[in-house]
Amino acid sequence: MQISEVTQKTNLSPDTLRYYERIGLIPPIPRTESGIRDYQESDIKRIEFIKCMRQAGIPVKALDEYLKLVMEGDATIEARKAILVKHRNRLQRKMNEMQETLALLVYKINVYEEKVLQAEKEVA
Amino acid sequence: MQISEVTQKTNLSPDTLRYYERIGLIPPIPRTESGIRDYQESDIKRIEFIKCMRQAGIPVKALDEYLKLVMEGDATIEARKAILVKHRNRLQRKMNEMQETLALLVYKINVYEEKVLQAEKEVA
DNA sequence: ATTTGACTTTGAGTTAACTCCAGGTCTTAT
DNA sequence: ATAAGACCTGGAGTTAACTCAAAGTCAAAT
Repeated sequence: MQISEVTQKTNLSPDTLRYYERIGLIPPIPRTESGIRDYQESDIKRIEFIKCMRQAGIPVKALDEYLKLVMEGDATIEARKAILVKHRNRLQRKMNEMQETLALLVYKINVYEEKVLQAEKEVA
Repeated sequence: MQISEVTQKTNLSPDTLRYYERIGLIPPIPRTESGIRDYQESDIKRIEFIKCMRQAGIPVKALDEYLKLVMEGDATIEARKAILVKHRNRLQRKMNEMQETLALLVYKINVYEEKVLQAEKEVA
């Protein structure tokens, strides 16, 4: 399948897809005779994984490390697991921080709500 | 209080503090005769607020907008509230995404866990 | 009296992760 | 047969948010 179909399926721009390939995050995609990329389902899966991790803020570099280990086979299982655990912990911490910020936002919005009600009362 | 004390209290670097002031996120801090910044408690509060929001990924630009409205007084309450609501929603959505990613990470880590156990079994 | 260390300014440099551009090729519809 | 539209490459440009460096001032300790 061509790059345009992949952009549809993944919502990543062609530029981003080519960028990921350039930096080695995606393996070199096979080409047709005329040099056009022909993506496989397995590539889509990998891209979906990358997209999911990227949305959560996991850096490209970490994904690159991880995916290179995946390609090296079973000997790297422990190392891979360690990477995932590290980022799971980070993500968990980040979410805790965000939860606090969210609570503060909710609180502040409430305060404004009350202020607006108060102002309306005074006008009435 | 001097900048070094503020860096201690907030864990932000002096460069970051000066940067925030330069771009107007923090009001111009009054100086001593010899030109040294003298922060007040109210500045600390504002900095803590900024830090909290930044940690959750809310862009500097949005904070700048918001804090400028705060300085304009009560007429801007609705607009301020709108900004907070917008970012509360974004934050909530982002956290939902991250929750999914977290679940995937946890799942994958489990798979690795089992693989390791399996390998140990085979060796034994 | 001079050295140390914290502070100042201005402007430039860095990093991550894209994103865009110019110039070229290939396939397909008119 | 040619023009449109999708694709290609290599390299440059962009954006956010810092971060650093150079050159200078000032107060306090030796």
